[in-house]
Amino acid sequence: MEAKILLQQHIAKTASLTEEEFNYFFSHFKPMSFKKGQTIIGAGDKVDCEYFVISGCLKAFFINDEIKMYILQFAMPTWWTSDYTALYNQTPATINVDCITDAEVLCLSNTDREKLCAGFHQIEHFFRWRTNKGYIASQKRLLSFMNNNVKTRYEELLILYPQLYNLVPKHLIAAYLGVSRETLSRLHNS
Amino acid sequence: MEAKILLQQHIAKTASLTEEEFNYFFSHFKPMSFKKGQTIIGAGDKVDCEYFVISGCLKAFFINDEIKMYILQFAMPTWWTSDYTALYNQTPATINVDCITDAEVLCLSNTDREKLCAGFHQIEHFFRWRTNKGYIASQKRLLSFMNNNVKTRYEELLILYPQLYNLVPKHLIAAYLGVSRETLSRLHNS
DNA sequence: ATCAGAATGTGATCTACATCACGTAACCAA
DNA sequence: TTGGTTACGTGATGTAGATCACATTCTGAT
Repeated sequence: MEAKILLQQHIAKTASLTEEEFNYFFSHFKPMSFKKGQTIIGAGDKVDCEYFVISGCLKAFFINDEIKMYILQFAMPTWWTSDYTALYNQTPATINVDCITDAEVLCLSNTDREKLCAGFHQIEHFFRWRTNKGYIASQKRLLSFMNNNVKTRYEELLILYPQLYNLVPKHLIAAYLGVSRETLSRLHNS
Repeated sequence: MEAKILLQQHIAKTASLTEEEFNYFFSHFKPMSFKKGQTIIGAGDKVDCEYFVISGCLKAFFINDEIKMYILQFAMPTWWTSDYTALYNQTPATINVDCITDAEVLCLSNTDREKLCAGFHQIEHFFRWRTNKGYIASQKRLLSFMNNNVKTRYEELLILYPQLYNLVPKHLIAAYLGVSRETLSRLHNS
């Protein structure tokens, strides 16, 4: 099974689990399929799970005043996503997650993650490492926001995710960069 | 000893260690004192440690083109700071850390942290939780950057750290907000 | 094949904030 | 006390990017 192997390879980079331990770990993940445009987490929802992407592309985004959208993350295969603030604090979602393309994900509940972390030191190690990577990436993006103009951030993005340019509409790239779609469009020519 | 109790209370919120375990944990921290203005990590340095603040106030910042400074974090008592990118990837520092006031810190090496995490599940749990908190805060700040104007970000900052207003010079607050000191000054009146 | 609604491009104008320039006040060290 | 550095305020002007407006192309559903 494709999904199982993808997850196994993903965690093997950081944690060593026996075949048996991994099977137990994997048994807590629920496979789910979504169509392009479907909502996985909507603002106001109770958030119980985080999602490991097997195929397709998701976006995690915030909507301001029902008007402006800011994308926090594009989630591609082997990426994790959720509204972590809502998930950890057990508060209603303020972040939305939906599907840019058809997508398959593995869903892991907060309760199960904590149970697995408590039961297996190596799993706790994996999740520490994963969150650490996310923290470092988030700091880097914050710095880029403060330090760079839109053009530079755009070029950084294309280097970081070359696939994205043809995969997602430009106005979503603009929403990730925190810029209007018009300004992004004008960057092409200049 | 003040520092020991502060650290003990700090980690007790998340992890349960026996007295003996905690003593062993604590034995890996090296107490250090710094004077106002002293540099703890300078750009280009090899970074071996992270720092737990006991007293005083540090800043972690990036300098662009030897001109502009952007503050990633003010570190107050019970906060942790370092250049985590450099620390985890064993690359030269790009972030500086120095002292806004006289400060006492506890220094923990990367090697010792990893040793302690590997040896004690509860310690690994603590560091996962801590990084998770940092990640959530960093995401929140990124969103605020994209979504809010300077005035709103300034008001958020004053709510988050009320002490800061009288503790640190205004141009450092401007550097945290990613705004010129002139603009920050003008916000007072409007 | 057709039509409606997205997605994209592009001009004209507006605005928040940066930058430059200068003055004054506060804080030190000799 | 004095002189030098740092902090802070404030006016004048410049500019990146937002917003508004409209045209064009693409796409997907019937």
